[in-house]
Amino acid sequence: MTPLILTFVSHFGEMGSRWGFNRTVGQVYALLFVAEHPLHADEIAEHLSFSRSNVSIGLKELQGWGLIRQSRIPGDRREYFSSLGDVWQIFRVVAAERRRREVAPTLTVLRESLLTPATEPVDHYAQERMREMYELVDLANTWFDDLQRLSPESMAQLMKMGAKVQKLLNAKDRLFGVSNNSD
Amino acid sequence: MTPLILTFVSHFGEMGSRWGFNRTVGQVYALLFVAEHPLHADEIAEHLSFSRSNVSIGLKELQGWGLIRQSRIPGDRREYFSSLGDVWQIFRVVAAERRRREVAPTLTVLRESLLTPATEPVDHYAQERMREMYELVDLANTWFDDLQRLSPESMAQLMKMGAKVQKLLNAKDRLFGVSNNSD
DNA sequence: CAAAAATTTCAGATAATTATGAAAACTCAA
DNA sequence: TTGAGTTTTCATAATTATCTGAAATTTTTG
Repeated sequence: MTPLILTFVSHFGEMGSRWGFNRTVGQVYALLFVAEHPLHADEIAEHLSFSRSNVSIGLKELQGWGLIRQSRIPGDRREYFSSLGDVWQIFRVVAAERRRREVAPTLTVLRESLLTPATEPVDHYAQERMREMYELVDLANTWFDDLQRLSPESMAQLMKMGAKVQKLLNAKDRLFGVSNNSD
Repeated sequence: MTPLILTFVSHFGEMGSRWGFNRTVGQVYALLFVAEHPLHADEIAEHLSFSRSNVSIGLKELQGWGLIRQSRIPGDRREYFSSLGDVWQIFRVVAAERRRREVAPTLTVLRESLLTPATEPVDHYAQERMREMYELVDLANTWFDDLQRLSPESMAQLMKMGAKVQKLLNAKDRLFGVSNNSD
């Protein structure tokens, strides 16, 4: 590995834990991301100085995320792995997976808590707070789910517009009448 | 603690690691979030069966996130703690802090890697990939930074519109001419 | 300023996570 | 069916993160 790639791979290892996976997974993914051709597990283990079994578990986890593809080379028994090619697709996959792992369980707990009859007086206030949280998290979650259906081009257009979307919202209100609902 | 609150608090403890902080911090925050009145550290430690020192460190971390407020009660020496009141503000703080901790360091590494002269042939492909990643992450990061400046009302309006923002973008193109730039 | 009350620090204990290597289990060609 | 090549599993070792209690520090009040 060149110093440039080593820096990149090491950083992904360190950041891994913040991004929901461990050092091995982060480094394996980083290596595949910048690799021009698919790699097999032994190559990965050697480049990163990880045990073969550790790499195997890491690859399995990355498959769980849907971030890597397997491929074969004729006449070679080994399995080859590569990153998804399109960064927009990677972005989509990561966002969807993190919502599934980080947000969805919380929404479930909140929903159930709100359906539980409040017996104690303190529960009434607590449920009120939980309802506020539920409504906001649910709204944001649904929004992201909607957005990920946009094409990369539309997403990029929207993002580049930034806070100027505000003007567009105002223009919309003038043109079509004020309406917050989702129809 | 009532069963309802216990469920909520426990869940935040479990999810904590996914959200960038540990069990103690998650539970302390959850408890403060649903508490009608500010609590002092000993109350928190007792409710959660944590050591006093553990609670102290947890509270310090929450202050680092900017998620809690301190207050005093006249005639009482102890420090009281409470959650921010507005869920939109909490959302903003968490989003900003996570961008600072998770995204900013990666952007820095990518920026530096892209400025490094590529010596080896493999570096050229790697830098190309890093550039794709940099551009997307930077765009998304700047976008979030812009959005958080919108009022909660505008944010809610935008979110409720969901993917229908697409139509608005199309309408904008027709009305004002096609333009992707941010001016 | 001194003492009481409250908070913070930190070394060591505990717990949880992650990595390894040996063995088991596949896979495929002959 | 055999056996060489490859991958996966899993018990346990190594590492890392977390929690505690005692002591040190800070704050407040008389």
